[in-house]
Amino acid sequence: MPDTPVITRFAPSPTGHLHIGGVRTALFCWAYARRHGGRFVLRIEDTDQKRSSEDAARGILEDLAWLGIGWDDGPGFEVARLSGPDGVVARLSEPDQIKSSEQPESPGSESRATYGGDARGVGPFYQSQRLDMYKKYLNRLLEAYLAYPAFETSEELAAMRAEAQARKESFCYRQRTDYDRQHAHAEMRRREEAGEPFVVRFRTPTKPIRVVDSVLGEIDFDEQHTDDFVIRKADGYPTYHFAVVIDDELMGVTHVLRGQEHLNNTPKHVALQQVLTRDDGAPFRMPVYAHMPLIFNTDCSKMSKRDKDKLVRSNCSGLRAWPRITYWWLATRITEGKLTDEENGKLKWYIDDHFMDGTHVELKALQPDCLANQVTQRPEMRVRLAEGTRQLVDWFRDKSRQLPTDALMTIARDLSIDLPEIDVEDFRRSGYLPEVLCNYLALLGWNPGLKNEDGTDLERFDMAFLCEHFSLERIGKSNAKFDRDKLAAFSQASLAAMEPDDFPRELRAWCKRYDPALLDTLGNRFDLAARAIQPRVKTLGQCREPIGFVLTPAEAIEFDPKAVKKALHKGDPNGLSVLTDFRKTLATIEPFEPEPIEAAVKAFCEAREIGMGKLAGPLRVAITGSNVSPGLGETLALVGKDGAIVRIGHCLEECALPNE
RNA sequence: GGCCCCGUCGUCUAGCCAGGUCUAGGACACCAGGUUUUCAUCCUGGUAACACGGGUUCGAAUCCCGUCGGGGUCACCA
Repeated sequence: MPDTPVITRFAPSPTGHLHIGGVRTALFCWAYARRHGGRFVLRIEDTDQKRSSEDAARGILEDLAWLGIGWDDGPGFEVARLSGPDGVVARLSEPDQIKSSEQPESPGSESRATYGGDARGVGPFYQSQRLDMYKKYLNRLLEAYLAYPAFETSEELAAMRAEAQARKESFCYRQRTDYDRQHAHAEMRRREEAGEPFVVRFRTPTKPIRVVDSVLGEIDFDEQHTDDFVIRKADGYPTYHFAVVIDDELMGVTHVLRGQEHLNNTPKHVALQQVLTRDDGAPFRMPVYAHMPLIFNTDCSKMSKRDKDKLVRSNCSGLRAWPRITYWWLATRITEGKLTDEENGKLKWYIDDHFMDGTHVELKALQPDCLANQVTQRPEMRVRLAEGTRQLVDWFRDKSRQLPTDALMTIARDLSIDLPEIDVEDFRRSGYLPEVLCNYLALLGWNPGLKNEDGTDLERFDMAFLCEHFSLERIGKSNAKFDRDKLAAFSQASLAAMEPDDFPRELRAWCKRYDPALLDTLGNRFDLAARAIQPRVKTLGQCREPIGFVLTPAEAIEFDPKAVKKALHKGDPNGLSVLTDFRKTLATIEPFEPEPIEAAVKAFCEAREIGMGKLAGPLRVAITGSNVSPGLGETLALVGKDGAIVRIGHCLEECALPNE
């Protein structure tokens, strides 16, 4: 085995953003290849013409690149890189700089890296571009009578299934006993020429198949349960089972790491490998298999892309917000040829009228075409309105439908609910660092089995460590639940441990993508704010929380009555008088930065022989309205000297003792 | 339902393959103290698990069998 280089692959189907379970698969494949000095292949399995999209494929490449999981062979992709140990691709800091190209460009400057390419000449890496290869192998199987054309319609198959179920048997397609090969091939040729559909099925050999799995051990499957599965679909594309076996062989894949949901597919793949031969006559080889446990939600449900829709949908039932949601949805679907004011008025009226009792029952009664007709005379707008309404109604009725992410996010905000993070993009938006996500995910189903010096288990590690230590032997067998609290704890520790320069840079990059308004508002106070934020957040996405007072204008500060009473009204001297006294000192602090401010506060308290708390409390209330804030120096510096004086003045007026 | 996989604290796990050192270790969460100008940190301590029943053995979390429980899969999706 040491003679053959390790080649692993990650083969996602481009039907959406990269799912968190997919990330772990990719991560393990990547780490295993790195560990053994092999190659990591990225292949796009886009044989489902209905569901695959170019956008999704690109999204997945971006997701992987952001995570720092770089591929050796695969679609070319140029990324900006920071720094990183050899062999480990560093994380992207400026995501906007990602560029992709089908053919990789020559390696750029030090700050750029190119993923993918076809150094071994085993591409292309989109299955839709490999159709001729599948066809070649398909014909060989057909000629050898290891596969045969079949002509049942999906209706007929459904009927056969129903029949089997009625007999309480599991359906298992087998070649008809009266199958006439001659006739079938003639029919196939006729259909081919006429452009009519037909499928090709594999003649599953009648012998049991043993799968050797590095994680689960030896597993025997008896042939009774493997049917004559389809290998060529009616549209001429190969099925997953067929394409995966051919591509893995042709791309030299030696190790297949994938989720346990594929375990039952493995005998099919092995059966195919056993009869297929390469151009040079060499038989297909069986790769080393390693099936990994699945990842679930804390409530045991399967982590699904539909979870976000599910949550929003369940919050929509019997909800008063429906008119607003419906109106908002329709408004955003009408991006061009906007409605006139009159039409808009009608739309609002119509929606209000139909959602009077605020229940979704009314939504179901909403007739798309009727609404469109009521609102406008313009044909193109009628179409848009009707389509928009139909989409929303369909989404609500059909649990398998998904709304666009922007729509989901807006509705969720409207309803004050938090969307669960499912896709890589969700975690990125929430402000998790890619290496933290990878660290946590690596621990779900794998464990280095090492101890720290203090005797605790080694759990926190980086990508370089993973590349050095990852092994198949230490992959667990049982499914795991995704624990968001633990991820958050890892994230918080990681952010807190960042170098003083790194955190602002990382936060800035995040803001640039997800909260540019914050960047504008903070202006040159950004670094100062970052300093206050760093030790107080679990994720970058929480960055507004610790500095909320900065984002609120002085006159809009609401004073917490409890805090006012405790910090300003009680005690002798009371907070108000200490505050009045300190205001004069405040004006003299120069420069108005955290350290001098802290020093001035300290000196002030010592001079008057009062505890720090006697001044800190009142100051916090004055500046923030509450008794919770970042460090005093930072808090004051963030609002500026003038701002601080204004706020103290404002506070003194608003919070004067009632009996004075 | 058939087939397949799995079963250690609430969660992720170490220990299992090469039975004794396991009155089962760690992490996250939780609880209680302590440090700190509030918060967040940080420190100390605590609650908490071998699914159940049989075997094998001097001895079982570890090996075997059964029961129960959980999951996956049964597509012209991957």
